[in-house]
Amino acid sequence: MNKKISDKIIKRLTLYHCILVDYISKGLETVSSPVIASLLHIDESQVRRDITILNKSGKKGVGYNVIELKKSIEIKLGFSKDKPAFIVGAGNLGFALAKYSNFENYGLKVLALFDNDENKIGKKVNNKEIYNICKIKELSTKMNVEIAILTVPRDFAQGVTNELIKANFKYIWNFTPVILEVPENVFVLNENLMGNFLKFTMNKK
Amino acid sequence: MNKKISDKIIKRLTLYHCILVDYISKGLETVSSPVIASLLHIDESQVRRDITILNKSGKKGVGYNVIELKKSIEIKLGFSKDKPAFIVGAGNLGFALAKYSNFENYGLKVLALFDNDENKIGKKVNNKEIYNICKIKELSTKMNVEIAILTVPRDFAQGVTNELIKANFKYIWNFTPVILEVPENVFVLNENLMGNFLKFTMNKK
DNA sequence: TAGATTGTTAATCGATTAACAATC
DNA sequence: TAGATTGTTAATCGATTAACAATC
Repeated sequence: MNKKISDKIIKRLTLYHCILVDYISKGLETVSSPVIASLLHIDESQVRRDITILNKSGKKGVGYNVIELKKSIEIKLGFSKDKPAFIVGAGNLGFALAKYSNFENYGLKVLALFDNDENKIGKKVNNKEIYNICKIKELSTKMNVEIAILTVPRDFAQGVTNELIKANFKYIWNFTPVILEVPENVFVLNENLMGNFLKFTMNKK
Repeated sequence: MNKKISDKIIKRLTLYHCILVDYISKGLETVSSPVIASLLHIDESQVRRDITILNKSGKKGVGYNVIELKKSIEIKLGFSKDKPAFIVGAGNLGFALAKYSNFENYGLKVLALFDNDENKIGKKVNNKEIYNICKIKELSTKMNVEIAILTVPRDFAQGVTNELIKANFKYIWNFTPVILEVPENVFVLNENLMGNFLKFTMNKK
């Protein structure tokens, strides 16, 4: 089987992918590791090393074909694998993410939203219906969804998470500033926007 | 001067901080490294090691005082240092971030939004006015803002970035899926939500 | 005291970088 | 051919983990 790819490599590969999308839209045919490295302010041998895990080769003296390299990244990272998900919490952030069409390029498909606010239930955002949160187990089972994008207010975070666990969700992408308690077979990704931000303003000067 | 703190440590410290906020609200007085470690599914000696950089000590056999530890993290990471910022792009994500009150707990203060849509200009979101993008240099100078939160559509990303550079912004928190070209003295943080997400669903199973 | 937990050192592990032969 | 860039190895660097004496 495939070796695990480290988180850092995955993150960098998605950034290379952004560059490739841009180069393709500009009609360019190749790109070299020094160019990618300088755009991202990283080391050029790191770029080459990352690319080796794609089992795809470039041309010495020339660089990489942008279309092939883009496709290799998409295959390796499973962009074409459907990842159906529900957004839980139809507030501002939930709405914003529901409308964020870029997710679909990566295979993440938001099928519906959930909330407990009667005024929102039944309405649609970007063609996705907002359901009563109490329906979530029924619908996740029927629609075979095991990814939840959690955007509820902090005080509801753990309570709603408990419902998600009962509904057999396996992945919780946690946009709340709460550390969730979950059983071993459920994975939580703490998005922790401010943590990302602080590491940015703290170290640079 | 203070040694640089690695990005990973900063990120973990913010997660410890979330736990501490929770413990304090529950009226608990101490927390130990094994407890923090198990909540975050990390190694307990890593927690202790991270905490040493705060120059703050726990009690052997007991743990850490939650209030003191929380304060130490806030001091170390500069939560009380004001970080005035503008949101550039008053779309869904821009609106959501403008309403995300949690930022203020970390010292990030969104002072205004900017857009080029005449229908939005002059309106307010969460008490923050939306200005015409052409005013950004004037206002960033007057209000002494050097952080931009970039939430424009992809096709505008580089063009708007060029304006931000002219307006002397130093930090660009980039929520677009575009790799921005900037001079050396401008720092870009690629938020790259999907990159974060993929490293989550790829490796776990 | 006995049990628990810290603080810290040493060992391990993994990621980054430097360097360069191969070759387009 | 000359210049550029890849692919890869070895060296370096930094982060994580294991272990345990000190001590509350």
